[in-house]
Amino acid sequence: MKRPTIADIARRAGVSKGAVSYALNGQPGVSEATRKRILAIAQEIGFNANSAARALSGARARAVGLTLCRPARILGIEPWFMGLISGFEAELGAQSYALTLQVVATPEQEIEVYRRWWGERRIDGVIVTDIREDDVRIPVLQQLQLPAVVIGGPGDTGPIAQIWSDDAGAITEAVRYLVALGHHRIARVSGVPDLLHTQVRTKAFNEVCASLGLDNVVTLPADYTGEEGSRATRRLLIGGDRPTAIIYDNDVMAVAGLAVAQEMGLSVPGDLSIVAWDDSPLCSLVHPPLTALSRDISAYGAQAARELLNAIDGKMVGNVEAGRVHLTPRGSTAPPR
Amino acid sequence: MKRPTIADIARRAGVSKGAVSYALNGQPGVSEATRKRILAIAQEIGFNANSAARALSGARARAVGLTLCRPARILGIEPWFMGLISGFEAELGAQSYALTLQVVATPEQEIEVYRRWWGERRIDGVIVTDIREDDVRIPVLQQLQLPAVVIGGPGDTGPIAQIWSDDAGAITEAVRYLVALGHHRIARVSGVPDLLHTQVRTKAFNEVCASLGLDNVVTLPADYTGEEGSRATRRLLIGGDRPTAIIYDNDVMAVAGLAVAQEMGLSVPGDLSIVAWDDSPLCSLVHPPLTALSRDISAYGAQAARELLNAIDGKMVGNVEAGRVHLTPRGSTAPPR
DNA sequence: GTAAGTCACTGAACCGGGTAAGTTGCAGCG
DNA sequence: CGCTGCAACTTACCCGGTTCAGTGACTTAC
Repeated sequence: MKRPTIADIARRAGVSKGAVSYALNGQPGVSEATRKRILAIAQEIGFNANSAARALSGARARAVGLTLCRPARILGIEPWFMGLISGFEAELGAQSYALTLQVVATPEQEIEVYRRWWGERRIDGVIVTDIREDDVRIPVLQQLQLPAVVIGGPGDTGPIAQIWSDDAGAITEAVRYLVALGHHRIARVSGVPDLLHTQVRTKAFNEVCASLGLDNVVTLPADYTGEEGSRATRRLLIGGDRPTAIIYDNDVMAVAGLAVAQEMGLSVPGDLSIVAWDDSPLCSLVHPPLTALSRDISAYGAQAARELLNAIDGKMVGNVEAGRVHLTPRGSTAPPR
Repeated sequence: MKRPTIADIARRAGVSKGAVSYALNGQPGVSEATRKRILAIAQEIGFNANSAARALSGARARAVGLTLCRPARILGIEPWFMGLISGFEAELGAQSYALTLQVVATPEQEIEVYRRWWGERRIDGVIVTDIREDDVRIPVLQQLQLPAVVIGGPGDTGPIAQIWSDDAGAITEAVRYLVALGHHRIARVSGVPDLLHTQVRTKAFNEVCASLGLDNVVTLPADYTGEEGSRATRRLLIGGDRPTAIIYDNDVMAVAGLAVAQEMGLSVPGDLSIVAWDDSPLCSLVHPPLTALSRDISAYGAQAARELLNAIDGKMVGNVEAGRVHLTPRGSTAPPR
């Protein structure tokens, strides 16, 4: 089935291709009457502009790219990315931008993908996640002059826009809450230590613990998977002066930690309080439901998409703080016995 | 930064655009020496063919589309889609096809997206999931002559390729296993009843239960969310002759069911055995870990992508059965007390 | 020795939109 | 009445690849 082109519309309307283009794009140069006639014909024959032709004549590809750099087994279960994606979509769909996805294994591969996408003019910009200190992707993006938005931080990304949430404030709130409940031995199972937001959280965690006079404060690094979450939890709980509360850097590890506690015959929240970072349906799914640091991930994604579209339009965007993270107390936290 | 084109390569190599095109695409028409020279130059200046120009001159868009038609809150937590996506990627990435994603709310909206994508020539084919009986999308795909692969079924999709797994065999195996353990009162919490694979499962479940002489067999419909999973589980467990085993149509509902049982003071697997459909890290995350019907979702996705690429190449593909589903027994199933 | 055939390449026409520059026709104005 | 100015178009070229119909040069065959 031959797909209609502006030439088809032009023939039926008895005008030139150029007039049709002006009419469809709301440009001046055609009368209101002609514009209406052309739009009606376009509607009738179900015209959609060939995106390749449009992209070719200097315009935009009307697509943005996102790479996912996590092993498949954790990608599936972590609600974070899907939440982010649905947030992007809400914004991109409204502007009829497409989202192009690629799963990669390493930051180097990710850079390759950016190079290829940009070279192929397949995308107009990218959304970058899992930002690290001195991230190797940043200089490449700058060199390519590829519009981008970084999620996470705040860190040094030069002229590239950043969206970040106040992780330091959030973890401070969580620790204060646990101390108010009467906890003194608080531990933390963190995400990948290289990631910038992990470092921000660790620093803030240590600071607030010090300021509240807590010692025996320990952060075990993990990698967001259930397996490492379990392992870290076991290490924390078999020690002599085991913590009475653990803060996890994601929900998956928190759920895994809960399972380990149950397996060891400890009661949650009686013997152990648990706080998860990033609230998701997962936290309300288990018994007891997990106290969590909540933020609207979808809104976060939508904001990132908005900033990226601005960057693509050449508008300078800077350092934007996303909506607040707040503590949602549920059944997994209580005063220690 | 000006991105290099074949004209740049042609100038540097002292040949015509056409020769460069032949060289880069492995077409005959240039000598080996010239080809090598051209490839070396392309490599050196980091050339990537403009995908828009390529798509415009009759060739492929080298992209396939996937729409996700689930509410955002369930999309995030269900490992199914991400597993599928990483499977697609493995295959598509190898052929340097891109994956374009769109979240939609209804099948009608999904059809609109297909129409637009196809009209814009943005994609060469689509992967269709969540297939229903007399699915409204099928005739549209046929009318558009948009290459497609349907995941799920088997059902009547006319000439459109299908990939399906033996759900009937799987649920039969699960029921036989539970009966062998000594269970007589087995219930099921199903997914959305409209979906074809739900119907296949329900039919097979009823048949095997009848053939084994079980009565009191009940299937409560739900929607894959934790909330409905909990609700259905509660309804099943507060009844007079409550089941000693429940099979859930996805992992999220199974985990929710586990939480409900724990909340009601029932021991799993002592008082209640639980079987989840679709094994995912989630199943091994909780305590006790859930017995599950496992299949390699990623491989399923890869196979679907392969079939779609075949369909795009004009090769007829038919009705393909994916790898087997097998029962993975874990701690959530045991003989009833 | 010349016709035929092959090889390696060139030139130009496409694909389908966007857009700058040129061309009407008509109203307004002095 | 003629000139300017503007709206409402048309024309023609651009984007960057692909592809097909040539075009020499050189080989082979009778």
